[in-house]
Amino acid sequence: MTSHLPQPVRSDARDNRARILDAARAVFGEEGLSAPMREVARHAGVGPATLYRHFPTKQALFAETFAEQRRACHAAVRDALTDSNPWHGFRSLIERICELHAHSRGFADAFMTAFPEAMDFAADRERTLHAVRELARRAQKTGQLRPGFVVDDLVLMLMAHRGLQDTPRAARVTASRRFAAYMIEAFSAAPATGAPTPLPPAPRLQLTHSPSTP
Amino acid sequence: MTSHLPQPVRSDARDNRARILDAARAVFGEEGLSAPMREVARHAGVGPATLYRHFPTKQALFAETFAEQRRACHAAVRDALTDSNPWHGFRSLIERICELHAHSRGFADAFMTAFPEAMDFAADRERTLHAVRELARRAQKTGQLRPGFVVDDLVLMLMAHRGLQDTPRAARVTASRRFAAYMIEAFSAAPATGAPTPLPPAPRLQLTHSPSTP
DNA sequence: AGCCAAACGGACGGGGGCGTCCGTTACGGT
DNA sequence: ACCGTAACGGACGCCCCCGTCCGTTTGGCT
Repeated sequence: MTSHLPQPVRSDARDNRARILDAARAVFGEEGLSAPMREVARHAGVGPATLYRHFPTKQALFAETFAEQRRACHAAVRDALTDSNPWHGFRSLIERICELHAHSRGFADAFMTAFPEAMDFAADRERTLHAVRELARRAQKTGQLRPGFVVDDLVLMLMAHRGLQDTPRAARVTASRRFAAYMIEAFSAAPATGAPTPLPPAPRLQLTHSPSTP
Repeated sequence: MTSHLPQPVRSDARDNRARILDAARAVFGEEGLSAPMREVARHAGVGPATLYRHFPTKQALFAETFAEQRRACHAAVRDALTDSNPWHGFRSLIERICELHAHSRGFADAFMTAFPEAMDFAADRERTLHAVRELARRAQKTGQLRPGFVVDDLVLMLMAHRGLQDTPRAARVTASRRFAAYMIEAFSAAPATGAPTPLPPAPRLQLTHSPSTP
């Protein structure tokens, strides 16, 4: 175990690093991972070189930028597993993950994308999926989660959820909530006979402008 | 009405135009709209200039490339409207559109993206949405489509469906079918009490490699 | 106050994609 | 067979973006 002696870090460096991370969260959260590094640098009030000194590559910046959201995801899974009602835990998990993905546009991409190896997302993912598998098993036992469900279905829906992210922020979270509600409806074994579950408000969606129009 | 006298079109030009469209369908279908024009040109065995002479801009090429799929979509809507069972028509519509979107990777983007104005997608869209609204009204009257449903929900799901397209072709159509099934499940008012609807096979999804890794 | 190293940032090189120019090719009508 | 013209395609300019280099600034310790 390497004991880091508190190598004197210059204050401006530490400040800039923090400002860069804030800027990255804002920019990538609003414009997605395709936002130029220069935009982050401008937003942080530093030069490109400074940005690259702190984070040698764009992916390195991604990893640090979304560390917090990753922790939030872990927490959501943990909470879902410890919920005394598995089906309620399962539903809450879906809602929380969708909310997280909807609030920063880049995070869903970072989360659902297998990066070359920079991040240890892979390991993460394996453990997480295992946990969800267990949760699903329990929720199926109560008869509330439909029997045909497999964890890949959640992955499927989360990948689909990414399709909502090319949408203005305001509509995005509303759309995301409605999508989550439909997802839960689709996964549930048998909606209350007669009265269907009420849904959150429907978003007024407008089409994307524009995927390849420089 | 301008009567086009059959301006003598040289045979090689007509051949090349056809080859370019075939190439465009193949390339954009497999790699998405972000595929370089040069790739289409190479695949068609022509130079870039020839491509641009036939289609002055990338969007113009899009418009022609997906004309056939657009007609297929119109046909699907028409069929759905004339189905004697509105709910069956509605479900078939969803399945057919998803199938179309899954089979060529670029089409979904072209379909769900509001292009600056090149295509008359906007008009299309308005008429189509109106038709679907009517269909939904009928399906709700039979009590099989859930009361809360609004057409924007279909748009929502179709936008989400785009998220599945960064997936290898084989998995893509399987994933798409399963997604369509879940969508229908979510939209249906009350699945057969007791026995949930069986689903198509679940795809084995692998994560995307990679959105911004040149 | 003075010094030194760490940190900064403007400018640069490399790569890729879109759309265009102009010299060359080859179709097709005579 | 010939010739005019439409069509072709390699090469070019332009722009955007990633990542790097080097001269300059500035924090912090003595």
